[in-house]
Amino acid sequence: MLSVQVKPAIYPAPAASGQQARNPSAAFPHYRPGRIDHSPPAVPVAKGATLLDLTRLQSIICTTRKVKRGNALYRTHDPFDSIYTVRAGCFKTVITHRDGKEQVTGFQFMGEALGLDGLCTERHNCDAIALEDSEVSVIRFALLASLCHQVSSIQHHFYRVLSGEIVRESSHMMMLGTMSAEQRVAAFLLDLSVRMKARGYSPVDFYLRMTREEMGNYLGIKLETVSRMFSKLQKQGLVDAHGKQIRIVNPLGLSRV
Amino acid sequence: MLSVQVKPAIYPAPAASGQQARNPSAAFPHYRPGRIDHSPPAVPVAKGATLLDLTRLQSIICTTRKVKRGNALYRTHDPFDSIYTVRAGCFKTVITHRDGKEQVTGFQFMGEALGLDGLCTERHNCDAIALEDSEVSVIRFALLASLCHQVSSIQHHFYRVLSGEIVRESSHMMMLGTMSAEQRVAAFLLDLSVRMKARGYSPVDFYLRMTREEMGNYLGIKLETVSRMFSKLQKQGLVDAHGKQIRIVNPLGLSRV
DNA sequence: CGCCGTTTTGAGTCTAGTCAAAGGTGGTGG
DNA sequence: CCACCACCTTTGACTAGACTCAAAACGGCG
Repeated sequence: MLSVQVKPAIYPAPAASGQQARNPSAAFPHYRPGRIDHSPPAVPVAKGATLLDLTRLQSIICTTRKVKRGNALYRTHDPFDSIYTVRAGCFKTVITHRDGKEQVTGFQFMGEALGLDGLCTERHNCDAIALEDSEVSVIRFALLASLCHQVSSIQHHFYRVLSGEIVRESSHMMMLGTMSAEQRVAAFLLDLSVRMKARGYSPVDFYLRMTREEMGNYLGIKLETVSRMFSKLQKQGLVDAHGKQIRIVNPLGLSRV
Repeated sequence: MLSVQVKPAIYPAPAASGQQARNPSAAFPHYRPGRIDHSPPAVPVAKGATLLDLTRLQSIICTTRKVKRGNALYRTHDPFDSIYTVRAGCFKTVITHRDGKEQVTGFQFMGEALGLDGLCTERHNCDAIALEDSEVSVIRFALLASLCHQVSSIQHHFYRVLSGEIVRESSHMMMLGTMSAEQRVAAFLLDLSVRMKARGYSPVDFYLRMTREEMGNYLGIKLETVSRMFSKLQKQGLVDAHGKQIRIVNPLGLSRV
């Protein structure tokens, strides 16, 4: 399978300062089917894509956009015309209920897609906020669609990206619907671990980009509860947390919480 | 916009016996963008689709399949080769965690799509169980894909169906993450109300196809809690529930819970 | 008519939420 | 470089809402 290497498989110590190493070769949304997949640190571009396909692919993502920490890549009701992949930094997506309540629906790291929700109504359906100074590839949807039409392998890859989003959300619903607070935090850390590993970072030692409040909102619990659960997992010797710096001491134990 | 009428806009009393009136013209998954949409009782087939397109569309969904109550249309890990739309009856989709916990991720009524989760890994990712004797249109994915390739309006409609699924799941996550038990039940009834209306049934008077347990599982609460919330809403004069027969007395009040 | 699965209701328990206060951390400007 | 400020995090005490267990009532079906 043709694929683009995302990172060398060495583990740079996560820069506590906030700025991650960039990698200009993350060309297309990484296809990540739920939390089961332990994919290698490579981004499958499209099964059977030829070099020509790749050249075309590059041509439609020539633009990038920088988003400062706390700023929005797009907001709810913005007209939809592009999808994005994270090149550097990370984002959260938030939907807002009319009564003002907010729900964080996901966190997106390097190589992951943003904006797929907008396709449905031609307007974006959530806010995408940068959690640190970030950069995205901008993929104009009209161009992507025409490329999909020309190259069936890319078409199918795009279907999979969309479907993968559906599967990922199902798994999030499962968490919100059935797990205790402790299990949610444990599952969250393990999910991050898998994603860090897939990006060539250490799966046991990473720096959280989001606050306890954002985490809690994503997990459907309050920030104080998140904090208590971190303390609890720490007492059990499963993780070692100093603020946002996380070390997973016992992954197996964590998965059995 | 070319569209196919689903039902006459009269309200047949829901058959408490279990068998709904069938309608052979529900040809393609109904595109339902979240819970905001109060769409008319018509199924948009594809913006700008021509009559020729429709003929082609009919040709790929010639097969139907009947599923008896309690039986599965497909199960997790079944190989994916088709998507489905509900012609009659209704379904629930359930994902199962390795520890045996289950989460109902959705209920599907006439005109709604099933199986989109399978695209991602070529295997289905949940169980689809009939809640009553039901019938689906079987759409072989390979054929749909080739049709999408030939007819761009159908292609774009399919993108919207996929994206709509993502948006709907986001809204479900919001419910699971932020609402009280009472609000969940109220929101659930209002969602059903909108969907019933879109199908030409009464939006205030309908028969639930699922048990309290299935509802509770979907809503992330226990069956006893569902029952208590029904009693509470009834005391407030917002709904009138006799077992599975529901009458929404005060929709506005219900939306303000 | 009786059985089985479903629903309702009650009483007691426990998890997570709320409110409050103290302790950290990082970023900014002097 | 340090001090200050704003924001984030931790912890405690108390409360509220949902869960558990239990039993009775209901409803559909053979």
